[in-house]
Amino acid sequence: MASQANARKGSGRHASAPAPDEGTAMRIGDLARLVGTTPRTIRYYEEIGLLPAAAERHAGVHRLYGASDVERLREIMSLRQLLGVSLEELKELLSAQEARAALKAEYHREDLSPARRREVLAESLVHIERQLALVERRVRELSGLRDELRGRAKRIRALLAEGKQGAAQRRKAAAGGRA
Amino acid sequence: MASQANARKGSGRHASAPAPDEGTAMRIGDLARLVGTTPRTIRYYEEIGLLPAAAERHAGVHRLYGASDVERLREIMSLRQLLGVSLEELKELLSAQEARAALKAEYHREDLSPARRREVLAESLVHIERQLALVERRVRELSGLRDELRGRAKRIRALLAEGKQGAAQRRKAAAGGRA
DNA sequence: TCTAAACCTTACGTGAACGTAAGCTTGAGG
DNA sequence: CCTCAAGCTTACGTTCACGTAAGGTTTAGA
Repeated sequence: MASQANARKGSGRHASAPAPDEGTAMRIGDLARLVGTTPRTIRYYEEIGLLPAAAERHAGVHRLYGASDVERLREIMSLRQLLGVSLEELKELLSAQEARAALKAEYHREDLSPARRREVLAESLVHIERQLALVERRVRELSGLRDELRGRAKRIRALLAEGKQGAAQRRKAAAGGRA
Repeated sequence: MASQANARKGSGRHASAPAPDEGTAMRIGDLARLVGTTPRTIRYYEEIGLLPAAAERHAGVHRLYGASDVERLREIMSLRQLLGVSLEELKELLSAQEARAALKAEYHREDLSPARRREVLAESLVHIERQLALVERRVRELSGLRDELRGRAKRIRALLAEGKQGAAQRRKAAAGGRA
């Protein structure tokens, strides 16, 4: 019922196209398999606004995705895993990127004042740098942890090497080493 | 950080001492404030076996913690945040460390065969290296992300700089730059 | 045209990681 | 010794991030 005025199946263009014009159109199951998740998760992300909800999709019609959606979803899952943030925080972080995508389109139009163009770029830069700061902090912290662990490993290896060639009493000299 | 053989407290020794001999004994609320969490969380961690449950504590008696507990809890929260693992996974990861702590005690006894000593050390090394591998992978992934973001920022800054000194048409020449 | 797999919506269920409330007990300080 | 803030146990509540099931619809393909 209600098949609407959508009879234009001639070539491409069904409801809910993946993007203005992106080659490969896949369904939710394919996308899920591709990025290693489930349809439910993808729908959930859409539901909470983490993934954009193809505007022109009538109730019941299958969702369609393109290459950019794959990329986006991959990025989401990667960021989530790496930064360990909640989906809500991630959404905020990426709203930046969404805006950037929109602005990117705007940016590439020929009729755009240089001033506006600069505005768009500047805003993008702010967003990226915010993400960057987050990531860099994280890298620093993790590097610290890594170095600590390396130190411990090194100390143990030293003890092992020392023990190997006799000198069991030598240990007292090198006291303080935490096992 | 080992406080070594401290002067025995005059009349210390209530149930649930923080450790065989650790100076500062604090209650759960203090510990919570110190590491930035809540008593409930600490009890929960104990409940699921992530924090050791002072063996000799009779029902109803207040929990007491020492410096090593602070350290332990800090490490837990840090690892959890940095590695983004579940408490269950973390528990496994740390069971290693727990064992190490136990073995450390054993290790420092004078009467211990060099062979056994080497065993203890080797096992410790395995555990540490497992953690290390995890952390290093994480660092690599995050570094990749960081570099990607840096690249994007750089490109945008280049566009901004270019736009700044006139030449609005120059853009066409440097086409392909993703906003 | 017909079929069956994949998808749709809606809604309730679940595990992890705590939050919160109630009623009672402990223990540090006056 | 008394008090009362802080703790204790028990138990139900909550948020997040999906899982799962039911019942109907869409759509690729024979």
